[in-house]
Amino acid sequence: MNKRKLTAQKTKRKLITAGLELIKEKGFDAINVEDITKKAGVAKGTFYIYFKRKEDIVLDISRVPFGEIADELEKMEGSAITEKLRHYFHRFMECVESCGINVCRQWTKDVLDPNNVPDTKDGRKWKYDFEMLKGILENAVLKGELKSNAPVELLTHIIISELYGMMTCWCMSDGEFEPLDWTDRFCEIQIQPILGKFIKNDGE
Amino acid sequence: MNKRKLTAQKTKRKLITAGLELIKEKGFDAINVEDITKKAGVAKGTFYIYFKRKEDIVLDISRVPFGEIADELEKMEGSAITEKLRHYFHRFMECVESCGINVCRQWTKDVLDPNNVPDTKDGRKWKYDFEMLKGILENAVLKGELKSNAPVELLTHIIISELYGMMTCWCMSDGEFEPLDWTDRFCEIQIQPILGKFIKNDGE
DNA sequence: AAAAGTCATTGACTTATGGTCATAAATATG
DNA sequence: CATATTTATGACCATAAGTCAATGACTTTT
Repeated sequence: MNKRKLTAQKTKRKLITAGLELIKEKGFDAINVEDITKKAGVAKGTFYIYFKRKEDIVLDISRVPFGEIADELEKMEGSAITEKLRHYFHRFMECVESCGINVCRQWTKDVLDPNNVPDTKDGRKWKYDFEMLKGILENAVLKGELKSNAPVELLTHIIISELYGMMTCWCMSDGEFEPLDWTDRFCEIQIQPILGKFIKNDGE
Repeated sequence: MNKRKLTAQKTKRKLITAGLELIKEKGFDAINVEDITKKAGVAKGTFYIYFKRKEDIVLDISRVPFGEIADELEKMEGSAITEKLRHYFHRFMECVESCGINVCRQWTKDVLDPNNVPDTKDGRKWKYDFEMLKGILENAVLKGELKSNAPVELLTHIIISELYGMMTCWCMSDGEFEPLDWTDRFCEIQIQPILGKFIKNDGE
């Protein structure tokens, strides 16, 4: 890799780091693009080389922690479906916590914004989460863990709704509860009952 | 009531109506305050007599449909807890649908916005929904419908998360599914299993 | 019924900031 | 070393949110 690309990469990273810190501390709306560039030690215009809109930086900020989850799940190939889901919930909320409430708030807003770039793997948006989870459930059906009449689409919807809802509620409650505590109790009450009647017990 | 207050009320209603139509059609970010006032036939400054910020009109827009749910639930005093929840889910999503995707998007954004007025009954925000639902569950415990060891707070969280998550997902999916179809199936799969082990069967 | 007072309304103005772009600096290429 | 390419700059522009002194319609007081 040549020097140019390297400095470019470095600049982008500086912006993301500065942005993360500022948003975490003050909230997305309370800072402007120049605040970010100043903190990163570059000129305002530089921001727009790396991000099309002010909002776009949030996706990149969140990509770092959230991006790892999918990889981890792939490595759990052998585990039971309930274990996978537990892991997914747990890690998702761990990322939520590490990003902090202000980043999550803005991230949710971005995800809802129709002007955003179309759903992509990179965007870490609705569709991608949905497809990944659906894949996990479908796989469980194929492997015979779940009954073949399990309504995979519906279950995916329910679980994703729960996940996003948990994050939204955490943001709304202004961080009133510990995300991770709740997650474990959520899983306990939710996963088993919801999947319950679709889990194969014996050689049925 | 004197003529002055009457025209004032009328003006506000004109703004809300104009705002609803415009946001429904074009989305909140795509219109500006002057678009609303022009459509309502008043001057721009008038908007700020009735709303402190551009965003504030969305709360008033959504207050109309959503406000009715609480009243309806009070009238269901005698019904079973599962019936009440089913009604709540159903009506909530009915309101979501009638408000339209653009209003819901912005409403969710507003609810997440830390600059918003503190949670109030009028605000129709997190806390209010939470307390209402919690009340319903607590009542069910008192009446002996639910076991006394039912984790009311946690169950409330789960259900609210699900509700808000469902709306968020609908917005994210760009209205891909019929909210009401899904709601019924959600209820079917969710309410019974989640509450299941806390519902008293007999004279236990 | 005239004067004084109240309050909704107005729209020109201020201000803030997201985003653009011509220019310059740094680096690569031959 | 000359030319080409990429990255960085910051003055500038456009837009729109939000303010406010002035207005006049309506109400109350004397």
